[in-house]
Amino acid sequence: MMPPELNLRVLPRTVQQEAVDKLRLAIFSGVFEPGSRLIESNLCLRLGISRPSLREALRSLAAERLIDIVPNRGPSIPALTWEEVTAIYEARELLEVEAVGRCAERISNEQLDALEKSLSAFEAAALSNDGLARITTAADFYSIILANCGNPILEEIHRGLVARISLFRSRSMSLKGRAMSSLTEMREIYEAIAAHDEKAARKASRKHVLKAMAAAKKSMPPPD
Amino acid sequence: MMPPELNLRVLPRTVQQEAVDKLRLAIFSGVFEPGSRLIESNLCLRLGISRPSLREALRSLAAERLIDIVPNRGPSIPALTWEEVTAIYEARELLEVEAVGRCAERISNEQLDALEKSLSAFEAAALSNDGLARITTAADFYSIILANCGNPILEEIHRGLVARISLFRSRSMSLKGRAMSSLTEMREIYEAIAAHDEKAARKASRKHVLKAMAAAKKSMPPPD
DNA sequence: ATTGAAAGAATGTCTGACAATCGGGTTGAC
DNA sequence: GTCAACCCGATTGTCAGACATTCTTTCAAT
Repeated sequence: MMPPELNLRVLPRTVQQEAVDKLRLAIFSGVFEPGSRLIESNLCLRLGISRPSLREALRSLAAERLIDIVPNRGPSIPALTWEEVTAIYEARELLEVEAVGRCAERISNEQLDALEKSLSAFEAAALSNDGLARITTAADFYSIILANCGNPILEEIHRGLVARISLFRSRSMSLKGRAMSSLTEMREIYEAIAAHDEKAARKASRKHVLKAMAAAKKSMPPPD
Repeated sequence: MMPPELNLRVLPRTVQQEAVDKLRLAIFSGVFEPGSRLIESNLCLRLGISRPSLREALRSLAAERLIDIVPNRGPSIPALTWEEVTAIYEARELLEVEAVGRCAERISNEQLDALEKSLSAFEAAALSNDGLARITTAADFYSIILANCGNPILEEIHRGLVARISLFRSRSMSLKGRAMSSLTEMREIYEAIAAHDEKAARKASRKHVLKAMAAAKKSMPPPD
């Protein structure tokens, strides 16, 4: 039998959505220089879509805060300041610690297995030199935690925050040293969750986010 | 002299932005039935703008989660379920408690005065029968707190969350009883902040959000 | 060097059009 | 009468093209 709450609707992918996804991915991977302007006509050509469709996609990204749009000057990649990055990491800490704590209390054995697997995958990526794999496997790890915290809103907000600092994350994750520290910290989180020890899980999670913030800031221009 | 960090840029208001603001306001005030579809051609006529501009505005609202857009079926007002409302209030609690706690530690005397004034304004609204005034004055109160928590990201996320449950808030705030309880709870928060007592402020804030959630849920269909 | 004007580039906005899709109602078969 | 298939109007997805407005840059003049 089929669980009735399962959503079976297949969402047709529109041109506009494809454009949002592709642009998001491009921004993540640092195709555009922070602070640089995005020219509509260029993007239309590169994406092979019309200007109205592109502009709809840009409005979506602007609402996600992945690009800035200034009237009469058009869209640009935000150049995050030291203060903004700090604020984002602080918010991420608040949400992620809470999610990890909740997750420790309620995760199923099945999902725990999946979490362990994703940790192994990250370990493999950390040992290799595949920077992209490190990012994606780490994202899987968080994703499982956030999906099991019992609150989809926390998950949604967390995803948005991590997206906005993805550039700094990929920079620091490209350093093998940082990847290995991350691995240790994430294993600590996993152990605490597996033991259903909420307090330890929160503590490990807080430590992890703070270290990630410190690592990210090393790749930033100093705050004057 | 002029403080150099002050942003003097005047943002020209575009048709698209006007549309977003007007639609947001309309959604807040319950002009559209939850679950009802929004027909593009209708909205174009009512707003007096073209379809491309409207569609850009709709994409913005969709990214804010104020409307749903299903491909080939267009935009509609989300009909929030019991679970979603719970999740939003839980997230709001997490953020608001943190913001209130931080605010208690760092607010300036000047801003404290402003906070007191906004509390008085809410008191007047609570005693009157002006439901709209209750919402706006209460929003001012939170806004001052969130603006003084030292983290603009928390402010931004909180605003988004409150927007999504504005319908339920306006329903419960239209009840004089709920407005008077809110007043008591908010006064408690204010007193704790004025005393720079972070712990008491957090406690009062948590109580306030939990009571608001309970009040909101009374105006909802039961969770099956 | 500062100011001012002019040219070029890019955005904001609209009109109009057409194909694809969805929802509902009608028809027809059993 | 029930159920299925079918068809049609309504609505959305997408594009092309156009034009006024605004920004940026260049260049000349004071």
